[in-house]
Amino acid sequence: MFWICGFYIMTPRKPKSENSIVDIAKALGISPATVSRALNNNLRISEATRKRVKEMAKEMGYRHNSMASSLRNRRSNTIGLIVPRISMYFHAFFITSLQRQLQAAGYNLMICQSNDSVKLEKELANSLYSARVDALVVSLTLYTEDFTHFEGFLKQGIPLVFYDRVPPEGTPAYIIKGDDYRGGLLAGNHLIAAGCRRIAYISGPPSSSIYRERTRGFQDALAKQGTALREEWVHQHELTTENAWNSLRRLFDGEEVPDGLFAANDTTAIAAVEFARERGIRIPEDLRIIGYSNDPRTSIITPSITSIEQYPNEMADKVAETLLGALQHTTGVPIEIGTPVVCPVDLVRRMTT
Amino acid sequence: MFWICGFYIMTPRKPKSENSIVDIAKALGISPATVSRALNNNLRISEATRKRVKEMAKEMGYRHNSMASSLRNRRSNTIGLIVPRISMYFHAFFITSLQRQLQAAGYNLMICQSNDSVKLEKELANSLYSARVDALVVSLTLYTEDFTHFEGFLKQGIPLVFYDRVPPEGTPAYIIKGDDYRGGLLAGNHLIAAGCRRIAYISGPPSSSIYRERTRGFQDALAKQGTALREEWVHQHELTTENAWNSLRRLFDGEEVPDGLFAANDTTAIAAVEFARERGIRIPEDLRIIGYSNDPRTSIITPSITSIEQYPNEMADKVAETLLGALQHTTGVPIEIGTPVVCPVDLVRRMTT
DNA sequence: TTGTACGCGTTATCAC
DNA sequence: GTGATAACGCGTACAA
Repeated sequence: MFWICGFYIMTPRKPKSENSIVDIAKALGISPATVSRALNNNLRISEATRKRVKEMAKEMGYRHNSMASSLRNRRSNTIGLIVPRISMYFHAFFITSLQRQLQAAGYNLMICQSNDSVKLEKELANSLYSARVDALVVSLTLYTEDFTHFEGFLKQGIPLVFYDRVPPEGTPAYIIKGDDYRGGLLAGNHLIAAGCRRIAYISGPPSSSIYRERTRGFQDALAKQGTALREEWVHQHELTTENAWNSLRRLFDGEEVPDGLFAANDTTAIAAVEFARERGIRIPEDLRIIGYSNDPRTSIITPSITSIEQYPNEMADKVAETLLGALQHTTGVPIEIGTPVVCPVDLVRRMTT
Repeated sequence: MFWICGFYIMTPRKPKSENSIVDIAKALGISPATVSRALNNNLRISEATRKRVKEMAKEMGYRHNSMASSLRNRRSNTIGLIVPRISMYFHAFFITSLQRQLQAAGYNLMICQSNDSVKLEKELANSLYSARVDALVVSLTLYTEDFTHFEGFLKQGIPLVFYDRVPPEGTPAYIIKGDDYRGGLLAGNHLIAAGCRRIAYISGPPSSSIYRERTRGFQDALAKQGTALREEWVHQHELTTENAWNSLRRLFDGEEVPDGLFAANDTTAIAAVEFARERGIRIPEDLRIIGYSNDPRTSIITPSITSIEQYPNEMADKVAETLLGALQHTTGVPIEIGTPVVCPVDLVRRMTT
C-alpha cells in the first residue's frame, strides 16, 4: 500500500505470506509449540516467555489463523443458519437475538438466505456442510418437503435445529416451533366471539408446517362453534401484498361478502385494512381482521390490527439454549430429539376486532 | 446415532474421523493427488477415473473440507460484514441484497452485529481478521471515531468497504455512502417551501457521519432562506422511540411551538406523528413532519410520512460491485480508494407535509 | 494421465 | 517449563 497522487492504491491479493508462529519462534529462538502455548495463555508457560512472545507477535504483525486452528481442532466455531428471508420481521428479530447469544458464547454465525427457494436451500446446506459448521439452524422454505439435504448433518452427529418452519414430528433433529395450532385456534375463537359468521381465511401454502397448523387450529375453532369455512372463502398462496389484493378482490366481489378475515400473516392483514379503506368497508363494523406475527406495522396502522404474537426473542433463547447444550455435551450425554418444543403465542387485541 | 424408546439419540461430537481424499485414494488404489484433481474436475484426469472417484466419494460419504482447502489456498471465500443492527429496515434490505449477490459469486457472508457498541465492533473486527475473511464490509456504530481496529486489513491488502455510516473522507478504504447532505438539504427546502418558519430538528449523535451530513445539509437549506435553527429546538441523541418522546415533550411544552420537524430517522418521525395525535396537534396544518430512510412503516401510518428514500438495494449493488472488483483484481491492477462514492437519495412526499 | 512429496499454520502428545 | 514430532486434509510443483 502506498501513496500516489493523493489516493491510496492497494493491490488486493498480497503475494508475500504472513508471519506465523513458526516465524515468531525462529525470531525468538524458541519452539513453535511454546509460542502457541504462550499465545493461548497456557498455564505451564513462564510469565517471562509469555510476555516476550506476545510482544514479538505484536511487533511482527502476527495474526492468529483460525483456518489452521480449525483444521487442527476439527471444529470451526461457526454455526450455520439458513433462513428464508432476513428482512421478515420475525426472522430479523430472531436472528438478532440468536446471534447475540452465540457471539457471547464464542461462536460465529454464518447467516444464509434461501429466499424461499428449495434449490438454494439445498445448495446452502451443502455449502455449510463442507464448511464444517459445528451446528446448523434452519427455518425451512415454504416448499421444502424433502429433507435429504440435511441427512449428512445427522449422520455426522452435527447438531441440527429447526425453528418456526419445521419438518414433521419425528424427524431426528431438534425442533422448536411456535404454537401455530393455538394461534389459529385463538384467531378463530376471537372472530367468532366478536360475532363474525361469514368468515374468510387467507393462508400460505400448506406445504409449510406453520400454515398447516394455523389452518387446523382455525378450522377446529370454527367447527366447535358449528361454523364451517366455505371453500370459496379460503385462499392459499404466498402471502405477498400483491397476492393479498387479488384474493381480497375476489372475496369481496360476490353477492355475499365476509364479515371476518383471518390473514395468516401481517402483510396480508395490512393489505386487507388498506383494501377496506379503499372500498369504504368499515372496520370493525363491516369486517373484522386478524393477522399473524405481531409485526410492528400492525400497531402503527389505523386502525391498528389484532394479531398473534410469536415472541421471536424467546424462541431464539430456546434455540440458543438447545444449541449450546448440544455443543457442550461432548461427553456423549445423549439428548432427546425429534419431539417438538412448542413455544407459546398470544393474541394481541387491537382495533380491527 | 441410534434408536431408543421412540427417540433418536445423538452424541454431538463424533469420535471417529471422516473419510478424506486419502481414504478414497487407498480404497481405489490410486494417489490422493488424482482424487483431488478428479473431484475438482481437473481436465487432465481421464473421464473414467473421474467417474470412479466421484462414485467412491459418494459411497464413502466423503465431504469436501473447506477448512483444509482454505488453509492451502490462503483464501476463505468468506466475506465479513459488520452492521450495527440487522433489524433496522435499511440494513435488513441492504444485507438481503448484498448477500444474494455475493452468494451468487460463490462467497459466503459472515454477518455480525455490533449493536452500536464500539467495543463489540472491535472484537468482531479482530475475530473476522483472524478468520481470514477475504474482504470486510462495515457500517460503523454511532460512536466509532477511532479506526485502528481496521488497520490490519489495510496492511494486509484485504479489501475494506465502508457503507452508509462511514469514516472521514481520505480514509484509505472504499467508501460508499448515501447523499446525506443532499437528504438534509431536501428536507430543509421542503419544509421551508411548505411554509414552515418555526423549525425543529431531532438528530442522531454527531459522532456518526450520517447525522453530521444531514445536519449540515439541513442547516444550509435553512440558512439559504434566511431561517436559522434555534438552538433549543435542536435535539441530538440516539434515535429511539423513547428518546423521541422525551424530546417532543420538551419541544412542545414551551410558549411557542414548532410548525415543522425534521426527524433524522423514521422511528422518530413515527413517534412524532403519534405524539401529535395524542396532543391533538393537527398534521400537516399545525405541524409538518419529515423523516429519513423511507421505512415501510412511514407509508402505512396515518397520516403517511414524508421521508427520504435511501435505496438500500442500489447501495448494496454498488458495494457488491466494488467488492467483487477488488477481489478479482488479483493481478495487481490498482483500484482507487479513499474517495467516497455517493449514492443518490430522493424525497418521497406524503401526507405529513 | 498419474504419482511423489511437500507445505499451508496450528496444536496434541510425548519426551526431557 | 520447554522442545521435537506428527498429524489435521488438501492442492500443486515436479517428476514420471
